Amino acid sequence: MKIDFIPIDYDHFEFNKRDIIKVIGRTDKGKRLCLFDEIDSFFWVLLDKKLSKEKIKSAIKKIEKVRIKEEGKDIKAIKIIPVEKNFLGKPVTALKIFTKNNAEMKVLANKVESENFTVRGNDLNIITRYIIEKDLIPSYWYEVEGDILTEDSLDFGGIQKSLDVEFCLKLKKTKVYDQFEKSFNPKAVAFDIECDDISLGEGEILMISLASSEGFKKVLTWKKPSHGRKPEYVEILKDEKEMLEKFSEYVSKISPDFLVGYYSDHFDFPYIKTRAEKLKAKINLGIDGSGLKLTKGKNVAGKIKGIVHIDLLNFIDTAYSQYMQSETLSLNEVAKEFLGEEKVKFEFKHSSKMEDSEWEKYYEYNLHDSVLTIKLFEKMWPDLMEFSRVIQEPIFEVSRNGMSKNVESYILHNLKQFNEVPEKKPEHDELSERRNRERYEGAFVFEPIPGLYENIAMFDFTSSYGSVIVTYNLSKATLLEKPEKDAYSIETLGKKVYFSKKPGFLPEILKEIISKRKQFKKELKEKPDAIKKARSNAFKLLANSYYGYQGFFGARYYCVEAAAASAAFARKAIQEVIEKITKEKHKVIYSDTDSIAFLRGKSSHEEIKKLLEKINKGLPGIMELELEGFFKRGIWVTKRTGEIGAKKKYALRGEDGKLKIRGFETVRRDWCKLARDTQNRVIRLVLDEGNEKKALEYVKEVIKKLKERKIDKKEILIRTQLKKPLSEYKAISPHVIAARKMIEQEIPIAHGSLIEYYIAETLEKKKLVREKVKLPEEKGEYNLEYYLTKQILPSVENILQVFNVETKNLVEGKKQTTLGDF
DNA sequence: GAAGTGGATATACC
DNA sequence: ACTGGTATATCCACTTC
Repeated sequence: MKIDFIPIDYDHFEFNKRDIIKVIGRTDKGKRLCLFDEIDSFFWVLLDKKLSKEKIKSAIKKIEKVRIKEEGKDIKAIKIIPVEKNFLGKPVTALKIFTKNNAEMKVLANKVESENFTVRGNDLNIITRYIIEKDLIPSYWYEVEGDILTEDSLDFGGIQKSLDVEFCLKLKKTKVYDQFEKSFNPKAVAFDIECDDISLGEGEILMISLASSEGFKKVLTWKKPSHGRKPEYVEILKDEKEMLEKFSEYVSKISPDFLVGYYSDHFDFPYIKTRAEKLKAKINLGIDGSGLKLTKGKNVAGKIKGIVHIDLLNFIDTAYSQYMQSETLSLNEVAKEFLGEEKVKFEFKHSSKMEDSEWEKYYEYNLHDSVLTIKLFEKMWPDLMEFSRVIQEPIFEVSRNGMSKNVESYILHNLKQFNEVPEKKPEHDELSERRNRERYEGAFVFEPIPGLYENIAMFDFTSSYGSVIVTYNLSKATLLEKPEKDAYSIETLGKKVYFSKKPGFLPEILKEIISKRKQFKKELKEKPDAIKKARSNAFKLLANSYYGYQGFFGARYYCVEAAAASAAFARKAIQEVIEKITKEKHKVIYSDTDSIAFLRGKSSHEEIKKLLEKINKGLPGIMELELEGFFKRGIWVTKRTGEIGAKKKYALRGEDGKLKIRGFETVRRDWCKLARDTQNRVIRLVLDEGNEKKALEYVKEVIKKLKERKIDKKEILIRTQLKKPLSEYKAISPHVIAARKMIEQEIPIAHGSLIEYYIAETLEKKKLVREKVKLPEEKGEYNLEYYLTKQILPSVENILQVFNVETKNLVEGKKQTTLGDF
């Protein structure tokens, strides 16, 4: 039979010692379908290209003789074929060595490697290999053809009987549809739990909420107010165990493609798993009746067979966080930014101390978290789907992997067109060697002259490093061992490095990424839609991560020379542009990595655009400069120490009215709100009027209020992230003290928490800031001197200094407010 | 015990 | 450890006088 199908989840099992891949997805009629497909297992042995036929034959013979006999197993190659392949761009004769199955392949490959053969391809994930071999890419629509596996079919040992899907198909043929022909709205359900104790499985789960894409909403609990009244969406069960089983029952009934949580890999999922095991509650959500699983390894992930568990937090981190305004990735802030909606406000207390009247609010709070999560999922679905399509890995993977892994997956899935054998993952020794390498020189940053400037234009390179890599063909495979005349070369790492001019596969792959990004960006502009936007963004992220990937120690295609040369060529390129702009009589005032700000002077927009065109004509390869924008005014300040201009710190008012603030305390979350807001106001006043008087008046007002102790406590709270376990801190800074206090008071601190505190007046004179730390709830007066001299003044003095306003006199009389005032 | 300096730490920029 | 390097700034830890 033929049917339209979209692959979502991949799994595999062994039957009769053969690997069978199960692909779970939906048909266009919304039915769940499982495809069964057999896959061959093989790895590569690389031989020298110049080897004679006899030598190749003898290598084959030698490998044929390799056998591993253990525990009744007899592992050996079942077929060996010599194939002409490329490895790192060079032709090689490769032996394709087939084994019975994946497990045997791994064992045999290791044994063959130990006999001094160069082995490759044995470290690919079996699902990745399947997708490459069979071209059945996740999240694309296919017309699939195959035989229905009837109840009594024994083709795969009758396993289809135990699968909770509409039907199973033994796959014969597939035909892919055009990516934009069909949309797909997945079934998804979000979940969230509430507990008294946040340490995994320590306490009981009080309630679980569910919210589905189809409008299903439910709170399951076994806790209730004494009067027994409850909202209609709440279902009260006998005990925790029954609640867990009910959860499983509801999810099964919904039969979703995705089970979505927020931070659920590290909390909700393992918590439910632990409690279910302890209480012997049956949670058989897997399509084969299996339970909740946690993946092994350092990064735990919750897994259910046939239902893709997604922890949205992970995906937000890799796909969005760099463009976001939110200062944390908490559900509350993220929902605010993406949905314009916040969490239900609720003050936690232990369930044993919960008043009757408070339960309803608690239920509502719990439900709303799931509602926000499902809404976020729907908002992010186009990106999840496009990431998966572009990178060609299942959504479970792309939603969890960082960009380096995603870049690598993209590369692996695109090797076929270059007939390339995949490079191996670095092993232990190699890893530590790479990690300990010396750092190479990175980007160029222009030292600005502090001041207020008018009529500024800014250019920047499109995909700067990416276009450098493509233009100069920088990669592991194109790096030349010896100097060559006709090659790209540059001085870096204390030597001259050379790269071949013959296009290498890695830069070629990147070239395609950049051109696709351009194409989709253009199409998006012409006819916007969410899918195109997502696709364009996926390519953009890939292009931007390619440089970092080549310098990342964990990369298969790691190459410091390529990474260092990328930075060196980029420095050269930007400096040449700075020279050109200067020659055109425009004063360059700032530049960082790939952008240049300069004074437009009396030149019109058109003239600046012409200048841009002129510069672009002279740029090599695919390098391209674009107009970032025109700005009315901008301010650059000195460093706090010394007279020289501070880098990475400036503020601009665009001609379009938009404010662009970089590096200032305003944008730093570890400064108190008062200092940030004051600075922000000062920047605005200065940029809008070009006049410091109002700004100065404003600062005086703030200081007056501060001295009169009229400032609200929440304005002076300082938030600092705890980035490692408390015991590992060598320097005991204020936020460490605050965290210690929290632990004393049994306030839970999650990994990576933002610690809030303020600096208070103390009875005795204390020298260190940390000795004056108090938690927000702790009674006390804010330390006037600290907030004046360490928060407010530092935040505005460099800005006012530009106008020769001395700020020292602003704090006069600060001493009157020490001990005597209390 | 004050002053100076380097280290540890957090955060931002691109 | 989960892309890279560049940069500012604070506060602690330690040395020196």
